[in-house]
Amino acid sequence: MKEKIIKLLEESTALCRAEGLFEVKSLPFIELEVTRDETHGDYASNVAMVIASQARKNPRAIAQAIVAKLKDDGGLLSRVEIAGPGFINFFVREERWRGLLLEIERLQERYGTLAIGTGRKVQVEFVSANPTGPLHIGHARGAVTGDVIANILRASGHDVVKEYYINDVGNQMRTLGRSVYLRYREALGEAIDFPSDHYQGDYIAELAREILSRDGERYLGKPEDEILPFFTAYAAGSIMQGIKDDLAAFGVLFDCYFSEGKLYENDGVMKLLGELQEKGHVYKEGDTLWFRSTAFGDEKDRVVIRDTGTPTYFAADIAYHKNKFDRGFDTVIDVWGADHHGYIPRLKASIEALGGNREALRIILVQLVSLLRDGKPVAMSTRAGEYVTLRQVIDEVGKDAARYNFLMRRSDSQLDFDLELAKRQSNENPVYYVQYAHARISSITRMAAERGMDVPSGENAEINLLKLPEEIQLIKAVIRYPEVIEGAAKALEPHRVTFFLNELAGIFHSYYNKNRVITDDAALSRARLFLVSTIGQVLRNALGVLGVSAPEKM
RNA sequence: GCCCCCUUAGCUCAGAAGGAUAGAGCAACGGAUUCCUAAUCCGUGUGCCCCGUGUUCGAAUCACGGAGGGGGCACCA
Repeated sequence: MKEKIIKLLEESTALCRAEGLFEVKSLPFIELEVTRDETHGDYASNVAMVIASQARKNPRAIAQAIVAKLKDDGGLLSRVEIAGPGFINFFVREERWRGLLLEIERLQERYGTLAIGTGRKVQVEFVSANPTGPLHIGHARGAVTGDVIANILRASGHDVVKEYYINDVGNQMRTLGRSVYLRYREALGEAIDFPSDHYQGDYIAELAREILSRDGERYLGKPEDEILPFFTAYAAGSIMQGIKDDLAAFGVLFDCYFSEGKLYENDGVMKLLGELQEKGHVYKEGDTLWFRSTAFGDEKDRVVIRDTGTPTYFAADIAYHKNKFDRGFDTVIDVWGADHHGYIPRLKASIEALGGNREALRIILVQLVSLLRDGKPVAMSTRAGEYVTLRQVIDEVGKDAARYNFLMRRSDSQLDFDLELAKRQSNENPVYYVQYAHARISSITRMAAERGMDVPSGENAEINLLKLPEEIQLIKAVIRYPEVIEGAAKALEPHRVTFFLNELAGIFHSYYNKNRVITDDAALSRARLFLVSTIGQVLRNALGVLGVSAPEKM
């Protein structure tokens, strides 16, 4: 709908310009916005005012000219008005709105899938928590944000891969293995002075007991160097499996798990640094190798190989992102906790240094979640073993409510998550408001079926009977869904879908309370049944994008 | 000290790429159920859009300066 009007405007302004009604260097990008006030029509455009300021003419006169040249052959509009300082307000014919319901019927679960991303490969990398402990609530927000961004991009036609980067190399992994090993010895009766910089959580001791009951005492008395790799691998594998299970329970499924270790195979990281060296972007200082990231806008150069000869995490990350682009992704999206923002310049610098386009990497920063219990802050630390796990949140608050909760806010705004509140308010959570709308529609459909009335096809429903103001309002709201997906995809903002759902559900609830769908009037009942079934379809589609269920009953 | 994010109603937050009179939910108060699910609906009101200057036909939105809150400034990952 929006596009059609924009097209009309484009043709008309071009025509006016060709006839010399005004002079501009170039025609402006046509903006058309959904009006806030219905007396301003359905859509409004400010083109005339934009042209006017360039051409130094009266905006209303220009608007007048543009309107006169509009060629609405398709009979889309009932009225076009010029208002205020020079807005052009468009009133769409009611039957054109109704007609769009047939699109929903035609496309069903594909309604709201677009082609704007066709042919574009996108990777979304998120969560990527170290396999050193179970996921906690802090990871949950990033998980949902990344998951839904990927879903939205997929809906808009992009070829999307969801990826999890496993940091299975380095000190933390060694510490993990050693933590389990010490607990193992402890379980065998040895008095251990457990180091405070090791992982304290109960799951460590559990893993130790698991190994003990499986393999017995055979690791006792052997040199640490020899058996630590086993403990590390066992712990990481087991924890990673737990993470995957938790994510699955949270509705997050990855297409690809990428191991950091893989980057080191065949000297991959070293070869990459060699490539940077050839291009003159690294230099040596003593035994340390530096990447000249300041040449690409970073505030200081960064170490890539320590004086001990081992590469830094950053070196591996350069290789990782190189690898991503080598896999053919047009756009790479990383979802990070906001505390990593200082890392962006150096990573983008590395992409540019390797001849890539820094804009092809988009970083979504998710502000950290401060966890509260009854209004009081709860400290969280994986190492200290103090945290609320994602699993607990799923069990206590529920997957749907938890996901929806995170999706109601822009990801760059800080968020307090109060456990007690989340539990206590679970019945007032907005997610139920939306789900309830869907359940109600299902209930109507069931009731109709009991009375021998199936949801009619659009052809068999006399949709021109849908002429109440609230019906038109409902139709206008529901058919905006594809535009919402488009906007959310371009801005990478999942919360737009959530707000759309709240609004649509609200309009539906209001309609439901005021009007009956199933009445004695068979024709009207069919029309309304058709209407609400399209609402149900769109609710399902949008909830699906959010990874929230659409129940038939509540 | 430098850098990033945030600041809109009592609270939690939107504000759709500069537009017309600033919006929801929660909380408060009053009402609606013989009828498709009351996890619903209807009504009642509140704003120095953090402050200042600027840009322009027009600013919550853009620029600059400042204030408050959060985060970051590793040869950790």
